Amino acid sequence: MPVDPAGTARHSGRTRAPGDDAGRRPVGPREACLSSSHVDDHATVLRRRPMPQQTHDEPADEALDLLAPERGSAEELLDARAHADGDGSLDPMRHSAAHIMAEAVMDLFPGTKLGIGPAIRDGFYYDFDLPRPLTQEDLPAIEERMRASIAADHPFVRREWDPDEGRAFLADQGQTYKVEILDDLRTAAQLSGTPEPVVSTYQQGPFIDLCRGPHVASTGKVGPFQLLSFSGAYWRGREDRPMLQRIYGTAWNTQEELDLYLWRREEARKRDHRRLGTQLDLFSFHDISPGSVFWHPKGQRLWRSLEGAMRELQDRRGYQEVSTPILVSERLWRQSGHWDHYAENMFVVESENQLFSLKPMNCPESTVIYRSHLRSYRDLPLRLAEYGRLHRNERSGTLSGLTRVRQFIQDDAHIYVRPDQLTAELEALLGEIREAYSWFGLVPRFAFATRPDKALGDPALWDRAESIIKDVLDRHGGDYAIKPKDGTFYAPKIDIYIDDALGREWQMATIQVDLVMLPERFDLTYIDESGQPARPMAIHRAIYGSLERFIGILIEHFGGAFPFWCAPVQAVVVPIADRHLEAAEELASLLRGRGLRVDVDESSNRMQNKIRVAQEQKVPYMLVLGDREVEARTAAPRTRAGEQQPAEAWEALADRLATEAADRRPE
RNA sequence: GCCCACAUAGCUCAGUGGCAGAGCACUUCCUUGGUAAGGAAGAGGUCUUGGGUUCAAAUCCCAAUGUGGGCUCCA
Repeated sequence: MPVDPAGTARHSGRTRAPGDDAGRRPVGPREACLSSSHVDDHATVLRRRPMPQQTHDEPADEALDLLAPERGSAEELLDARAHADGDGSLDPMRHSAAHIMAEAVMDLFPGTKLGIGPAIRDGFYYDFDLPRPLTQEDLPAIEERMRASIAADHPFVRREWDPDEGRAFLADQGQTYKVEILDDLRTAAQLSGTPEPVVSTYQQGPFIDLCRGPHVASTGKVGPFQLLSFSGAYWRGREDRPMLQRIYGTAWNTQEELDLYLWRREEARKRDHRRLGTQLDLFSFHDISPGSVFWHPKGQRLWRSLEGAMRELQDRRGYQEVSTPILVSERLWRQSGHWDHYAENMFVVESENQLFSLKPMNCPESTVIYRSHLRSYRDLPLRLAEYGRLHRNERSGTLSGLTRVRQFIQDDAHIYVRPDQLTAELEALLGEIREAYSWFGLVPRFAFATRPDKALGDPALWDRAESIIKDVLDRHGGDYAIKPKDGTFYAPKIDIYIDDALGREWQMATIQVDLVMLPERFDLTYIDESGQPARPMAIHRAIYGSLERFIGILIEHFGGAFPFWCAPVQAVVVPIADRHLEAAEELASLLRGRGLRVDVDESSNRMQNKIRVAQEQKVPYMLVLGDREVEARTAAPRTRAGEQQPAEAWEALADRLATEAADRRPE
């Protein structure tokens, strides 16, 4: 059933171990299974930056920067990350910065009520209930007031309160949110039978805030900081609670670290897939279909190479590809449970008094094919792959580029297995994932999510499946994290994460071992060796996940400089003069005949300009043809890294490039 | 969905109430070249849409649509 095997599952966005459960979302029928889950997307924090003004005096720098073979700068970004705060040691300082920001805001906006103000990755935030909406001009004023507090070097003074006195104090200050926090803490303590919590405040200068601590010794210990942005944020993240205003800031030990961080943000902004998608002419978005991608010819080429590679892998691994309808009767969705639990995310269509929905997932229809025959134990494993076009009615405010769309295609598959085949199938799957990711130089990390409290099905079945998964992961080699109780209510699962070139963690695929949903709800059976009907297990898996999202991640990972094998344009033939055009076309056809994606620059521009354009488009090879080359039937390759290679005979070049493409190496 | 911001030429953006702008791209002409921008001319916009204020609106106000930053990293 209705699983989101990788699908549009959102990346966690935080560079933390997958096992870190701080960002864990509640597990339940809606969240884990049916919903595409509205997980926050913190990675975009990296690129929250207003567009700089582009003046006509300085396009050169920016342009040249973009043209660089960006994987070099990706390495630098990784280095930059190595210097960043990875262990949370900056947290007290950043949390102190949040307090200083709150002090400044209270000073500038009397009557402000405070929400919470934690340290976060790379910085801090604080939520405020303010008398008026913030404007862009407020941030510098707040910063200035913060600097004054830092210059004054007020000590942070901790005070512990009797709980009732503390509460009275906060109530007296009108800090209703703080009172709520305190009350909740006390209630929780009572319920769990633990002692009353210690109520502590920290004071710096005139400002007192309920806080557990710790803090740095004094305001002067706060390092270089900058306020970054502000936005709305529901109190406690709940839509039925007031909308507060959140200000984000960043703080570091040294000016160099702050500068490095700001530079990283800027680099991330340059790699933003939406920006590169336009620059490289890969895709566009239009308000006639919000949340759905218009793939341009080059984007579609990229798409087809990824899809082709996966099809080749799947063919080799014994998958069979199917294709099922997009428009499907409500009857199927009622049986699958979508109609009850997922309706708000489905696009419903009425025709001749019947209701249909655009499919949000492929799984229910996969079972229709499974059930089209009486299946024998000899038929299993049955691996049904489908590149189905899915629609999910995501809330308008959550749409974002390629990473959060309403229409997408997954490299989806449902594998029906006998219980005794589970081990071998999972092993094969882990291998497939490693192989596919190696095409991009990505190294998958696995996390094992186990049975949640509200699990369906026979606990013994769960135990067996979990022990099989654990065993497979143990033998597979390499570390994996365990996320206790983070499985879906019908399936334990393996989540796959990668780190991209900017050090951002993304959740990619999910392998779910469906014990009960598809098999039970659709009453799937096979006839076992003794002639009796038996229940198969269904593995839901996607390796890329949503192709849209995967391509978005690839664009940012490679900064648009895709590996040769999947680059939309693998080579541009650059004739030096018009008289070389004919030979250029001839060479291009030769290469195209070998399955390579090759363009000819037929413009009347000078060769330098043609090379510049090809560089801008991050084309792996430029093949220069002048008098010498035409005469000798050779071409002089230049790589996008700027390397000029010796002229090479056409046939030899075609052989070399075709081999290189077939190798699917990540560079 | 909610909060805030933004929406001007294909792209990136200037333009704060009085004739619609720039660079790149595009078209044409000149240039026929050796590894990151040769030169000139031209064309191109109902300033997202709908209302309103005003003698006058790209500009101010309201709304819609779209886009962007966010919306439990828990005192």
